[in-house]
Amino acid sequence: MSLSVGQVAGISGVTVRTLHHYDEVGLLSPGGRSLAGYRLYSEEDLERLERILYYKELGFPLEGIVTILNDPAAGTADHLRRQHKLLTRRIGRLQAMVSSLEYEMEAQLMGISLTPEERTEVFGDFLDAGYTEEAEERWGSTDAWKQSQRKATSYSKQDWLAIKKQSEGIEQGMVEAMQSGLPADGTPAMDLAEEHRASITRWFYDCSHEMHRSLGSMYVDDPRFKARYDGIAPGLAEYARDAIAANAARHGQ
Amino acid sequence: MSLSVGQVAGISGVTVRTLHHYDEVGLLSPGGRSLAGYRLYSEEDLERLERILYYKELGFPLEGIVTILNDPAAGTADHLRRQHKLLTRRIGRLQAMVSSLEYEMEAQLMGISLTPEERTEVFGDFLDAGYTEEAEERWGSTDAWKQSQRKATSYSKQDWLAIKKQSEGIEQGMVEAMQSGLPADGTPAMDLAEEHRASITRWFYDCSHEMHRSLGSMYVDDPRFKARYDGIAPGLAEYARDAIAANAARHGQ
DNA sequence: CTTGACCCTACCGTTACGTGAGGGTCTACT
DNA sequence: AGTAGACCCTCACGTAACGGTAGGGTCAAG
Repeated sequence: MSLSVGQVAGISGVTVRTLHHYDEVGLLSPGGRSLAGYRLYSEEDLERLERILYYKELGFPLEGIVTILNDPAAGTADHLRRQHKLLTRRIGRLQAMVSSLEYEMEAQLMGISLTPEERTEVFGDFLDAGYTEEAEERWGSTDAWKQSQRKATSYSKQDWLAIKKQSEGIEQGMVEAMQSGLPADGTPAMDLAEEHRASITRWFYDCSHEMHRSLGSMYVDDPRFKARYDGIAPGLAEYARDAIAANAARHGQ
Repeated sequence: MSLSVGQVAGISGVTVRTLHHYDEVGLLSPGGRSLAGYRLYSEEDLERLERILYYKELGFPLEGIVTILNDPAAGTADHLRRQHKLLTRRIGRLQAMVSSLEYEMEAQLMGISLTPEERTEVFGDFLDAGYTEEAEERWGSTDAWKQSQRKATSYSKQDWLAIKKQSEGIEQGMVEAMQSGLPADGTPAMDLAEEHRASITRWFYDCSHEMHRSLGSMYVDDPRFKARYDGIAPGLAEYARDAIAANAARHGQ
C-alpha cells in the first residue's frame, strides 16, 4: 500500500512539485523509495500530509509546521485539538468580517459612506489574520470571464437610484408604523420586514428568514447598526428587529 | 484630511513597506504627494485599501485585485456583494474542515485511525482553497513558547488510555440504555449525554450544549459518523443524537 | 541648530512553490 | 524486441508579495 507522488497528489489535491518541496525541506519525507528512486508514500505519510495542510491553511510557515509536527511530546490528538481551536477562531474572524460587509451594504443602501472611525473598526477585523492560499476562480489571468460575467453582476447608476429609493421607502414605512403605535408583530410591520428581506435578496445576497432574523439582532447588538437606526428615529433599531423576528416566525421559524 | 503612510499603516494594520509595494504595483497609489514627496492618502484611498484587504483575505493575487478594482463597471456595492458571497463560501469550507476534525477526534477517542477512503474525503475539504497570510502566535520563531506551553497542552500515553476507557464506557452505557428500551429523552440517557459532553470539553474543545446538539445531529447526518455508530449497534446514531438533544433541552436550549 | 521620529528611493533577501530542461522508468501495444 | 506515452527523478532558474536594510532628505521640538 505505497503510493507514488502522482497518486498522493491526486488524492490530496497538492501538486507533485509541492510534494518534492516538502521532501526537500524535511516536512514530509516519504517512508521509502523504490529501486528506481521513486518516492513511496505510506499511510502515515498521508496522515502527516493532512496535518500539514491544516496547519498551512491556518497560515503556519512550513518551518514552523516542521517543528511542531516533529515535537515528540505532541501526538495526533494534540494537533487535532489545536487545529480545531484555531480553525474555530478563524471562522469567528471571518464572520466578523461578514458582519462588517453587511454593515457597509446597509450604508450603501442609504447612499452614505462610512466615517473614518467606522472604517477603523472594520480594519480591526483583519488583525491577527493567520493564513492565505490561492484564488477561487483564476482571476487576474482569465479574461474571458470579464466579458461574460460582469454584465450579470453589475448594477447601473439607475439601478442604484432605484435601490436607494426602495430601501428608503421601507425605512420610512417602518418609522411611520412605529410612530403610529402599530405593534412590531402586527401585519403591517411584518410586511415591511418581509419587503426588506426581499429587497436584500434581490440586490445583495440570498437572505433566508433565519439570516434575516440574525441581521435584525445585529441592528440592536452591533453598536454601529444601532446608532444608525436610532439616529433615524429613537427605538427604530429594536422595532425593526422585532418586526423582522415576528416576520420570520410567521414564515415558520 | 490626508494621512501619511505611517498613519495609514497604524489604522489598517498593514506595514509601511506593504503600502509602498501597493503603490509600486499600482494597486493603491495615494491621491497626492506633499512638497517633500511624502505620500498623502485620502479617505477614498482608505476605502480602496479596505476592499483590497478583503480580496487579499480571499486569496486574490494582487494583480487580479488591480484589474477588478479598476473595472469601471463595478461599483463599491458590487464588490461588497462579491466579497460577501465568497466570504460566506469560505466560512462554509472552514466549517466542513471543523467537522472533519471532530470526526477524527471521535476516531481518536475510539483508538482507531481513518481508512484511506475516509482520509480522501477529508482532503476534499481543502480543494479550491483561496488565501493565506501569517501565523497566529509567532510559531516557528518563538522558542520560549515551546517550553512554557507545551506541557500544558499535551497528553501522555496514560491520559490517552484514560480518555479511551472513559469514552468507551459512555458508549457502552448508551448501547445498554438503548437496548434495554430506555427512552432517549429519559434521565439515564440524558445523563450519559451530559457525561459525553463533559468529556469532550475536558479533553478536546469547549463544547456548549448547543454545539453538542449540532455534533449530535452530525452523528446522523454525516455518513461517516452514522456508519461508525450504527456499526457499534444499529440505531445508536439516532439514539445518541436524541439523547444529546434532550439533554441540551434539559439544560435550557 | 540638532536630535528623534518619519518619509523617500533603491536594492537585495525570503518563502513556497511554478515551470521547464534533460534524462531515466514502466507498462502497453505492435 | 522495439517504442510510444505516461510517470518519475534531479537540478536550476523564475515569481509573488512583501521583509529588511542602506543611504539620505524632512520636520516639529527643544
